[in-house]
Amino acid sequence: MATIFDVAREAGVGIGTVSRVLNGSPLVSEATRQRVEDAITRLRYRPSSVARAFGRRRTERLEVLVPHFVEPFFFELLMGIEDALADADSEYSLHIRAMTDAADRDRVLGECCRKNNVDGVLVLWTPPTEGFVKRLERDRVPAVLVNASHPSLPSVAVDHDRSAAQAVEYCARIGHRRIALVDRFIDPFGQSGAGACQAGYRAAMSVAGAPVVAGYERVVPLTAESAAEAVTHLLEMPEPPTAILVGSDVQAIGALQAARARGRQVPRDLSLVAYNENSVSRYLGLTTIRVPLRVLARQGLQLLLQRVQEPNLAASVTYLDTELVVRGTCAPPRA
Amino acid sequence: MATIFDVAREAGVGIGTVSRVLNGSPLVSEATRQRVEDAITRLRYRPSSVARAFGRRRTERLEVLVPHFVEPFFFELLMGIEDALADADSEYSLHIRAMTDAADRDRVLGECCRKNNVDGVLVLWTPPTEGFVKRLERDRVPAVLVNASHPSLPSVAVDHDRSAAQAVEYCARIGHRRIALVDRFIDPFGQSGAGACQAGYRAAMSVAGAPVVAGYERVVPLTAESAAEAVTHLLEMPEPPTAILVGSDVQAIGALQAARARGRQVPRDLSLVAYNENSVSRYLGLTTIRVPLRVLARQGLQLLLQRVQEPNLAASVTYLDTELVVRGTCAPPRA
DNA sequence: TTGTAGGCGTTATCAG
DNA sequence: CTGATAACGCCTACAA
Repeated sequence: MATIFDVAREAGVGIGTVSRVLNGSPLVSEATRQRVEDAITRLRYRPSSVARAFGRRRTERLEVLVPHFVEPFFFELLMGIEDALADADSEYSLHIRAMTDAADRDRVLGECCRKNNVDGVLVLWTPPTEGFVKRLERDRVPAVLVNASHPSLPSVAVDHDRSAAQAVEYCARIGHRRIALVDRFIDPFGQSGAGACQAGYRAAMSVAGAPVVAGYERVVPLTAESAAEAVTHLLEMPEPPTAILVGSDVQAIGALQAARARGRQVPRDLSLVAYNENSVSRYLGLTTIRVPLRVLARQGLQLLLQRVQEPNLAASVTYLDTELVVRGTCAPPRA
Repeated sequence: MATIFDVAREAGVGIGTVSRVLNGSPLVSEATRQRVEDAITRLRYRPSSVARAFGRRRTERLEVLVPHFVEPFFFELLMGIEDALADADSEYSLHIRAMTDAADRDRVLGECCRKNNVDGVLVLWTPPTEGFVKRLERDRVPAVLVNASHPSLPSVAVDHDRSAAQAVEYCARIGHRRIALVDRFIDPFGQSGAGACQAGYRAAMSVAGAPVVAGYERVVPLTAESAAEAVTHLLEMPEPPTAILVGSDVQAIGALQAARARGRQVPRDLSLVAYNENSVSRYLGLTTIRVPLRVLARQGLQLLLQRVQEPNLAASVTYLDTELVVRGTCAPPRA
């Protein structure tokens, strides 16, 4: 394998010049640059990324933290990440860590950057713990959140409240007034706390002049089972909802199963709006709030790369728009 | 950050000794090892993985090549990969590249290892092209195939023929004789060639004494649409099959849609056996051939790590067993 | 605008 | 068993 020395010799210059050419420095005359580049092609030289990382005192590695429930749409996220890496044609490679539950989350956040040295961390769909944030700050490891937020960390996210509002507005427009919410906790591992879409749901209900009946808001753990149970409860109410907004795709499946189990036909007897796009929702023909997964991940990674280069940027928050995809699970309520 | 020199000074030894301790060499006396390890904890020393890679003349990076259709089960594969990395507690990080179609496959295979230096390549669900194999051999880059095969490359795979046989046997056992096959080409990007399960299907049909009716074998492109079309054709035959084995999960969805569109109820009018396990098949309650995705990926990566260390191992082929998961899409044929 | 020299933190190779 | 020392291939001053 040719090294930078070979190229320098071949081009009749010093290695410093070759290095400058390699890194696109303006401090090289056009003629010299040309000669160096010729030498590079002639020798089929390619710089060693490891030696580069070593010299730059970087690792050229990023860590990606994902909760397990992203499984149905993780591929899209990954494509977004690869998009961003390709854009920047960087040599970064990835350490991907999944978190199965709250205990595992704590373990993974605790180990993050410890064993493996990384230049930055991308946290997907998971509110970071305080200890984790502190440690990142102490160790000067830049991090970016995707679809999560923290006061001192930059993030790219969809506005869950606005998305919920989109769904409620749509249901109201086609005639529903008894609209319920089956939501997940903001923290995907959480067993309590506010729902991810709750505020938006309330606001939109109030705008639509629809009453938020007691018991219509059900914030439950992020599993199909919990959602199924919640829907069952809703359907057993004296005044059951005619439409339900479900805050995650995993829960949407549970909701469908529960409706089916109670003999309700969707959308004839019950309208459903689901969340995210994946093979299930597409196959099932769910009316859905589409989250721009690929773009979300891409922008998150771009932001991270930026901060790897300039660690002192202020924490920014970017919101991306969701889109309501109308398919077959909503219909006007029956008189 | 403490370096190996600091540790050596602290422990009163040479850096060579520290390095030996770090790498678990037996050539260190117990007493010395202890002193070094104490120094390490005292100094909170952690070796720089980049410097390690540099010194070892490795990149500690692997490239993972995936066809786009693995999307529904990619997360499982990734978990298997991470399992293997954790087992070996290696510092390897990943470059993941998706291939959307045949042209993209050629591009990706062509670029593989070129831009990014990697220690090895894991190829998932994609038969490699000859040129690709040649280049890997020339550049001495070890590669392992997962669910694909090539005479000169090691691989870990499920035996599609045996899996198909499992499905056929099951259908025959519950009384079917008119059993058809909707299969994908061995090459997921292919538009022709043999089907992945075709041989097994034929063999099992012959064992079961069931006739392979002309037109019962339909090897079609790996899309829901193609599969739907194939099923429609099958259902329009004068003697339509009573059971269909579908060679991939993507195609299974198309098959279900086609059956639904032709007014056939599954499993009352038509039995279906699908392939792979994912959220769709679980939700839909498909009777399915379960492929041990996580184990497959894990063993593939283990094999790759082995070959990174000892590049001269002979190419081996390992087969893993599939399992027939009986759920709700098969029933005895109606008299 | 260019060349030179020093440094980065390991591993590996030798003597001892 | 152990310690010294030479790579490893690049980046980055600094000097010219």
